Amino acid sequence: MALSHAILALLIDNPYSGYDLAKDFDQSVNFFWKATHQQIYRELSKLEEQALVEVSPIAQAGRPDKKLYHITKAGETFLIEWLLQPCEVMPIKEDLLVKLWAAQLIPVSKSIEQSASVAKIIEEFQRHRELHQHRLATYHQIAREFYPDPKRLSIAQKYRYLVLRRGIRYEEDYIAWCDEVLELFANHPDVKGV
Amino acid sequence: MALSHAILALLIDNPYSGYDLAKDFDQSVNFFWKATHQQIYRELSKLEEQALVEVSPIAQAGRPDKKLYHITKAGETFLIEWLLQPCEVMPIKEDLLVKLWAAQLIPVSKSIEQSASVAKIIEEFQRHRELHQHRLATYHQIAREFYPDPKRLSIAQKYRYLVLRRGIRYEEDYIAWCDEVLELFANHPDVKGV
DNA sequence: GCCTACATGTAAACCGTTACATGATTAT
DNA sequence: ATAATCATGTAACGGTTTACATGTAGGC
Repeated sequence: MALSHAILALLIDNPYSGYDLAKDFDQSVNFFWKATHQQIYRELSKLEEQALVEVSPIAQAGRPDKKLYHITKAGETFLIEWLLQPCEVMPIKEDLLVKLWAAQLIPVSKSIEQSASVAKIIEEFQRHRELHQHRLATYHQIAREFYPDPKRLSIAQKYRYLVLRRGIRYEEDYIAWCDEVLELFANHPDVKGV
Repeated sequence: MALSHAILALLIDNPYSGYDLAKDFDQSVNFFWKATHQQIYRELSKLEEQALVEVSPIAQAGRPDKKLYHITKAGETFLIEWLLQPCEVMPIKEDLLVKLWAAQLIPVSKSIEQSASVAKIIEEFQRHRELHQHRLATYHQIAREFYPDPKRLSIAQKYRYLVLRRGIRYEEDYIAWCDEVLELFANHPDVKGV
């Protein structure tokens, strides 16, 4: 149950609407958290009840009102207390790895349908490689824009930069692993010519 | 909803009891899935209803009966169909990254209490580095035991080896990132001497 | 005319976690 | 004696996902 903390962490610098939080979790900070808009709206209501955030409604011409959420002093205290507590290692749940584990069910032979199955697996790895490359490109762009000179950062900026570094490293490593897998499919004698 | 697929994937080679599945998800294949024993028991019942697995009860002296689950032909078909479908990139939810993102709330100064807070964060990163190193050691041991000669593997073994490779790469990369973070704390002028 | 973006929400279904429950065996 | 391991399960709660729901503005 750390969605509340992830939301509060984003609110440290700027007030956010639920909508904007959903966008950021989906695009710019997806290297550390993920949440749907419904989760976010519910969580914001709870945080408001607990006085960890405050709302200022912003009227907008021809649009629904925007509710801008600010973190409160109590919210900051709550966050600091949490971040001094130990936490667990994140569990991994990777569909793609389950697929590779089970891939031996696909017989490798010369018949067309079966070759088509292997081809589908290869395509899936190529597709995931591209998805990760796309993410990596986004992170590199954020790095260029916000941290052009990583050696000259204040400690506060450095923290954020290191979070982004984790995203960059993760995607680079994932891509390199996809290449290991694709190399197998390209070179293994049993699959050759599929 | 891929717990069912992860269970079926493990059942490809050997029949398992719920208890044994829980142990494997917790220890030997935690680089691709995680589940509690309650989840597993519920999921096995569902899979049995759908005839994707079958049970053979094994009487044991002085112990509750063991229920050994086997995958059925229908189960294999179900798995193959699933693994030919495209899947999403796994969402990342990392408490440790949220903490680092919010770490700027901890003031860096000379007072004892505040230095203690920074020290707690450093300890947390050291602790996580150790946890990941421990996992890495486990994976290396599995590699030595099951894949002593990675160049001479059948294609089926190679799939499994590449899944393990992902676990190894992930932990190595995570440890290297922890080192980047710890280096900051060791060298940054604002934190020096804490 | 249709799709996307903006902006918020409800309801239901499903998944995951924690607590409770049982009962024998083996190790300390 | 006490705790850990083996082995399975129920019940309740909480978190997550998906579908449904509404309504404006702007681009193609």
